[in-house]
Amino acid sequence: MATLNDVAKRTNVSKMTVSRAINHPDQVRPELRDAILQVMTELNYHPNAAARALVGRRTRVIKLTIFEDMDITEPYYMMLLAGIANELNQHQYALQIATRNSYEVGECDGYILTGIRDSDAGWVARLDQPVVFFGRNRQGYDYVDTDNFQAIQTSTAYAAQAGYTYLVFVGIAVAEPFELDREQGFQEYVTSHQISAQIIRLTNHSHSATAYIKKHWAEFPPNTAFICASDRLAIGVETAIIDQGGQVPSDYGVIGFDGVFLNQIAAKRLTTMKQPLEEMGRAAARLLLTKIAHPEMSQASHNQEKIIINSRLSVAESTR
Amino acid sequence: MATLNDVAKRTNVSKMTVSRAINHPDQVRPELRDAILQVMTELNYHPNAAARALVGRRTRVIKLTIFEDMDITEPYYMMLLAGIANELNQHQYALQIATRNSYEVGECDGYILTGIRDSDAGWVARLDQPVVFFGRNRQGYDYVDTDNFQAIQTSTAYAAQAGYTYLVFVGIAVAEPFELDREQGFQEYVTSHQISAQIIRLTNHSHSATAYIKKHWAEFPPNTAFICASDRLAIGVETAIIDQGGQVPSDYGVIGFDGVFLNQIAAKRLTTMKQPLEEMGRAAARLLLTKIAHPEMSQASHNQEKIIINSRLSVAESTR
DNA sequence: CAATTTTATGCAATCGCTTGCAATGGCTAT
DNA sequence: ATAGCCATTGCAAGCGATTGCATAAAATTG
Repeated sequence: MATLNDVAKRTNVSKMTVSRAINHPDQVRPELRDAILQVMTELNYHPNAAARALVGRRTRVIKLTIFEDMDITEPYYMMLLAGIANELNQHQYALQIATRNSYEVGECDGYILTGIRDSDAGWVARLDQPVVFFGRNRQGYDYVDTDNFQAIQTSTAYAAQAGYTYLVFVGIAVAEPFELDREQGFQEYVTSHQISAQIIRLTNHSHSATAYIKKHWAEFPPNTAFICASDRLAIGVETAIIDQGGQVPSDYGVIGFDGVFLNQIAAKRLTTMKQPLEEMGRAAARLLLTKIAHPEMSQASHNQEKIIINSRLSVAESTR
Repeated sequence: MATLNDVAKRTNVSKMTVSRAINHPDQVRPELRDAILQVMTELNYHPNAAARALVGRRTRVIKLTIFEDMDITEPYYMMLLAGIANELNQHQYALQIATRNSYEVGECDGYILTGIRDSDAGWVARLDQPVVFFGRNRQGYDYVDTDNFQAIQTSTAYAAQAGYTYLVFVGIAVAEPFELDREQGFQEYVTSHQISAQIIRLTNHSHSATAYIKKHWAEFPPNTAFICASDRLAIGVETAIIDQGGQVPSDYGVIGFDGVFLNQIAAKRLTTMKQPLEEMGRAAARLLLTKIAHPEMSQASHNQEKIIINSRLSVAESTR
């Protein structure tokens, strides 16, 4: 592996000049700089990341920490990951994946955190680098999220206007901000519009939705719409309806949330609130890189940065 | 941040002794070593990865390279990733995600490659570190894979024994080893058992399967079983059958491949060839770490290491 | 044209850690 | 008792890059 010195000797300059040719190109005479760059490619020179990290105290590595008790195999995370990776790569940063028990392995310049529970607050507070959350948090950290409250209101309104007269919110049984916002958005809408409705809370698996809906089938008369907190739940609901002989979308409507590719493989392609996950991932990465580049900014003002990217209702075959 | 020196001063030894207490514990007097470890936790000391990497020429980072033209949001990759991450973390290695255009960002001790096409051979050959493939390859690199040939023969045999008399292989239109093995496994089975059959090749999307099956519905009499090369395709096939009024599983059988959670959300839970992706990911990680630890091994013998982990047929509601 | 600023380049120190060799002391072996 | 051998520990060098300061050359100025 070629080093700075190798390039320097071959060019008859000190390694300093070579270093500058890379990091401060304007401080080096143009023709000399070109000659140096030439030699660098000839020698297939690549700066040693470890040496740079050592002297510069920056690793050019960002860690995405997905906490273990979340299901890492959700397509949701994969899309997020794709967005983050793309944005970081553009800025010559590498992406590292970590879980709670591996967070100590290797150093980094900043963290993107997702799936964090309130009980992890202490752990987060101990992190020594800038942090951006994916999803709202109660501890005042910067975050990127979608407007869950507004999103559910939009889909609820859509269901109501489509003429469904009984609305069911199928939520996820966790007391996290994203879920509370969604429940509240639903609740306020049906209350203020005097619509008959109910709220169900389940674990986030399609089969639990299928089982529940089948068991309580009598409660759901024709003209019911199910507003679900995830595409997984929505698909489970749809399966139950079809199994019970219900007609989708004429008698029963189903709306999902997330907009991962799951919505495409439902028996009736799913109407869903589509989170722009790729874009949200990019936004999170950009915000974090900004914080790293301007540490004074986050210190001084100390006000929470919130980036809200709106979801969009994608209408398909599961609603009329 | 505490350094080796800080710990050394506090313990009244040279930093060398501290270093040894970490890396060669047996070379340090036990009581002294305990005292040092004590101080290390007191000071919340963590060895600086950059410094170690610089002097030791090992980064403790493994790169997982998923090539871009593959759909990174496949749950398939996410499960693989989970397996790799878990295994690496146990060995104090960090996992970095890279794509073709970001492979130069940051250094690493080894690569796990997946989704590589033959045309990328040149790129792979230029890598300066040990490589393990996920999936068979024609270039002689070590790899971890499932036995695709055998797997398809198993599911084909299962379909035949279940009494389906017309068998359709729904494959993916790429000339990659995994696909060719599956087609061949199918072909040989139906030929040697004199079963009427056909092979279809599609892009790996459920909707393309749905469209194709619907369009050619007349070709598929009752008692047909579809052996698919992915769960995505299988779900698309199932949707088409139901749309056409076909009965699953009594008249039509559907078998998937992969065993990602998709199989759970099909209208009829999918019978599928379940790849133990988590375990395969772990195996790939272990193999790579072994190669890193024993460079002489891979050099000297120079024979290709193949780890084959068998898939298992998981029978559910889409076959009788 | 001498004085001063600007532009280009080099020197030396340093980041935190590990490797090779030397030094110390206690203990065994003749 | 003297040589020899472990077991422990320290010293110095160096991994490959960057930062601050110094220096030389070139350009600007009154």
